[in-house]
Amino acid sequence: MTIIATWNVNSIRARLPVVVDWLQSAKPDIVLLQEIKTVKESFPYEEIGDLGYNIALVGQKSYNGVAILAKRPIEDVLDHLPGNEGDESARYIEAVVGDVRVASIYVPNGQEVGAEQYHYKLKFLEHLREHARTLLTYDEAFVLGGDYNIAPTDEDVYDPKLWKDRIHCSQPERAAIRQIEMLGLTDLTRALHPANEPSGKDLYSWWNYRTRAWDTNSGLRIDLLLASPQAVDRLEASGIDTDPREAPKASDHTPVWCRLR
DNA sequence: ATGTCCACATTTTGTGGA
Repeated sequence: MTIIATWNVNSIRARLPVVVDWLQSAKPDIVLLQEIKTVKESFPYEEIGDLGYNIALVGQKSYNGVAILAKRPIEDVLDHLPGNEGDESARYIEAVVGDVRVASIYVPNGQEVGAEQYHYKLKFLEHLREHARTLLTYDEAFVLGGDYNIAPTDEDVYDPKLWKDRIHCSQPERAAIRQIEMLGLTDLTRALHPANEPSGKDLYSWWNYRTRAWDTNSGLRIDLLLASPQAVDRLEASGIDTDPREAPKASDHTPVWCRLR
């Protein structure tokens, strides 16, 4: 049994107490972190290592940064997204842990539709799709987890009319996610919690600090676990744990998890 | 346009990013 979670922590150092609490209570086997916002030298190796986790990370000063925490050994680490070599921002780490391959991905935010960063976001997603196509040829269980910065459908948005065609919800962004899914990857949250079932209603992973969106559950579901067929065959449970979003000094994102047999 | 939270530098406030 393997619990895999993805979580944009918005600075690992600012979030350390919340992260430590959650690791102790949820006891995930593999955690995919985004926006650790630090370099290796300042990562809290001791505090997290003491909880029994191995750590692999790609760091960056101030911005971005992704990590993999795992109770089992972390092997065959890849520190960048193939095809995206010219990009120095720390947005991708992939590795093999036991019998599953995982990636922790921080897709560019995009700022606003049409911006330079928006086109960079769509280009990143093209590279991700091509890499997913390659990974599928391995015929193995893998989970690509991360902050995709895209709400795949209107069902993933608290107010679709307000967000129509805006960043996170624009048609080209949604098409990019669909094109990755159409290769044969499954959104593990929706797989067990369809939007038309009670457990699939108001299922969000991010709430804007600026609008105090948490207070009214005005969220978006932009953190995803996209899995290969071999991983889907092992899927036992999935969900979004909102407890850490309730904590003092919370991240604006909360952990999204799955359990594979 | 606004709101809040983070890192960092030139700090005891400003700037950029989300």
